[in-house]
Amino acid sequence: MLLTEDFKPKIFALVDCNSFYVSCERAFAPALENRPVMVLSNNDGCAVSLSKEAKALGIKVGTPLFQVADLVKKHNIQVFSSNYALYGDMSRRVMETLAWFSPEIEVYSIDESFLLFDGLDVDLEKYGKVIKNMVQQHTGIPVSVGIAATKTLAKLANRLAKKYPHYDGALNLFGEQDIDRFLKLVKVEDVWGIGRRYTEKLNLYGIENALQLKNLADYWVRKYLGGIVGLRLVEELRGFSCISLEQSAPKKQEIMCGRTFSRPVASLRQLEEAISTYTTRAAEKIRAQGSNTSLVHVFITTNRHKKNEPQYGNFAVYKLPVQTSFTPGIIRCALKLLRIIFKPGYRYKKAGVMLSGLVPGNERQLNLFCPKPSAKREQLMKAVDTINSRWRRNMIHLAASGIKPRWAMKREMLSNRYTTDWNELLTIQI
DNA sequence: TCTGGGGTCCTAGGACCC
DNA sequence: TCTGGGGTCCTAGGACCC
Repeated sequence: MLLTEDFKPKIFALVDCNSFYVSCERAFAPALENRPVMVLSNNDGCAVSLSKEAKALGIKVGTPLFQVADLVKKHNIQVFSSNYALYGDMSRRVMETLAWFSPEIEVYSIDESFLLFDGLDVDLEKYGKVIKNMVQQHTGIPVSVGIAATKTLAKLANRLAKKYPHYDGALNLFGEQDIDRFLKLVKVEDVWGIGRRYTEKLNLYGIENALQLKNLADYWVRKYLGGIVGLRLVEELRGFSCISLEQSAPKKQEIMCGRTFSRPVASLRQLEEAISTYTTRAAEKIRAQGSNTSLVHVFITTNRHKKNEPQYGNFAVYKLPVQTSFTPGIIRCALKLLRIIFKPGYRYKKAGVMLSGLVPGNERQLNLFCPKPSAKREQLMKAVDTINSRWRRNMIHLAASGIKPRWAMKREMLSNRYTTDWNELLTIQI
């Protein structure tokens, strides 16, 4: 048995926003209620959030827009580009409300949080419904609540609460005597930690639902489901908590910034602009967590979906003599790498930068043969970050990133930034 | 025409050391 | 005749998450 710390049972809740991006759009456009709505990924590429009406039409998350163009027209599906400024701010508001209900909260992703209810003397199911109603009232975002003795079971309860309307958005499995009858209702592919590959493998052996998964022998799980990872997952289904609440996010060990272009890019000049832009973002991110980078990776690739076009992709890595977070220095290095891997004559579709070997700012290893990192540069970066966060991203940026790039993200169906921009507030006509 | 972006953890195997 | 054992570090690859 894999047990953490002690035997005292814990009570986890998972609060998850329903079709989060779609719900954010609906919160400011009530006419979208009860209608099929869809929010797209970057470059208006794939569906990433669907209302239940859109799902009912057979559209799945991840489907490219062009493949469902007919459906969109026929059913007048409301389509939006992703509006991260809006979703990010709405997420913050939801999490603020959730923090009222437990001092111990883990913001797990933009639209879900785990809460710990240990020592709470209340009717858990009712408490879940109060949470649901409060978030709805404060933010206009519908959520579902799942409560159980482990994170994996809370996830599962949440899924059932979403799926079956008679639970009214909250289901408590903590203290439930016959948990097996709930496990039976959930397919293996819907269990947290079981992806496409494991589903195929499990189905092959006739394992179809969470109950069968729970009852598998440990040696089998170890052998076929990634060793200790799978075992932890199954123990969680059995009610033994193996995954604890992480209240403070650990620092990232690597930071990536890469994008597909809105249109293919052939010129080195434009790739340089893109790489400079992505490097700037990545450097901002490492400074935000107080890190310096030791390795700079750059990659470029053509469009692999175009079978009839010549394909090329490559990457290069450079180890910096002294760890740094100084944007111009990292850009210089990234551009050198780009020029090494760039081959003319291809239509590139994606490029990116990764910074890894991140170390905390105060643990920098100095190099005898390099000049000491200057305090002036650090102050400069600090000033730039402050200005950009006070006004808007890229208020100040390097000319190397280009002024009005032709490869910039396509976002043709963008809604307003209702909550973060004075010029885009909701207006109502009476 | 048109197919997202950004992460984590674990394991196996090889190189190398004493 | 007989061919060690135990450890660390690094990398690549596979799986997963939202």
